[in-house]
Amino acid sequence: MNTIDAPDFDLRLTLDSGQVFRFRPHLDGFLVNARHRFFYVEQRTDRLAFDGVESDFLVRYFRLDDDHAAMIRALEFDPLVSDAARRFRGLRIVRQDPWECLVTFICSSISNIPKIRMNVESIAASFGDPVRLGAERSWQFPSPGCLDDEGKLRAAKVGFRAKYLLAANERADDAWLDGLRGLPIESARDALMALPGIAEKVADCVLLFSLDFTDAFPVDVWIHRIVQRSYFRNRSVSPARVREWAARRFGPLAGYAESFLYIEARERGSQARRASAKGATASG
DNA sequence: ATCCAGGGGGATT
DNA sequence: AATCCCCATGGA
Repeated sequence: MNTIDAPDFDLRLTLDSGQVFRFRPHLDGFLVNARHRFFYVEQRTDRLAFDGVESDFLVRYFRLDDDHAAMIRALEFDPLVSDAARRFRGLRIVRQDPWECLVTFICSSISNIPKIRMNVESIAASFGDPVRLGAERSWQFPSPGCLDDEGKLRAAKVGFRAKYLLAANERADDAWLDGLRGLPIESARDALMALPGIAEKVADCVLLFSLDFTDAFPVDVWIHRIVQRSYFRNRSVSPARVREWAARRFGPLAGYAESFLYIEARERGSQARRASAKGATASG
């Protein structure tokens, strides 16, 4: 098995942060699907051991060429983000395949992580070619143009999103998506939002997780909550205003700020749930 | 402005 | 075991 340097990188944290959905624990690491690739990767302190993939791909995919330490230093002006960045050091933004990311986040609207995982696995299984790594078997993610069967999409339990996936399949391809990289973020976002089933939040996820717009700041319910509470004295602010606020405050690091705030908010949420469950059985 | 499309999972009753 | 609530798009 080959290895590469991966300083300031936490594999489990990154895979588990709601950016990617096609991976599963295996041996001491993970089996990961990324478009047509199917590979094994395992963290050994400051290195990654891997099989079934090129090291160049891993560097690009996990953005190991980003200067993580410099990014964390640049966020020090914000105590909340900076504290989360210290506690969750090594959480990276991934650089996914844009088409797979687009399909995944169309599935994500008004849904949740376990269901999104089930949707994309099911789509890969019914539209994708088989792929194997040693004895392990999986399916490649289908290419643009292949998601042309509404019945099979419905069978993947995507529900009302089936028609959005059909439209994306008609109107998006690899070249068009790659072409968005060179645009100003507003233009790229507008281009994605011209597709049905894609509003601001989903567009920002595609921009951040696949098209190198590290200034994108997807506002989901967790981000919305923690930003309102921590920066707007708990006053209600629209998602659009939260997005604009983040762009001004964090600039090109907004995406990284969001990743740290997101897992901070998730952790607080699960703590709050545990506390209230405990409080219900105790005296209060 | 409100409701619903479709659906799994967790919490609550 | 049945029933709410969550999720954050678009159309009626």
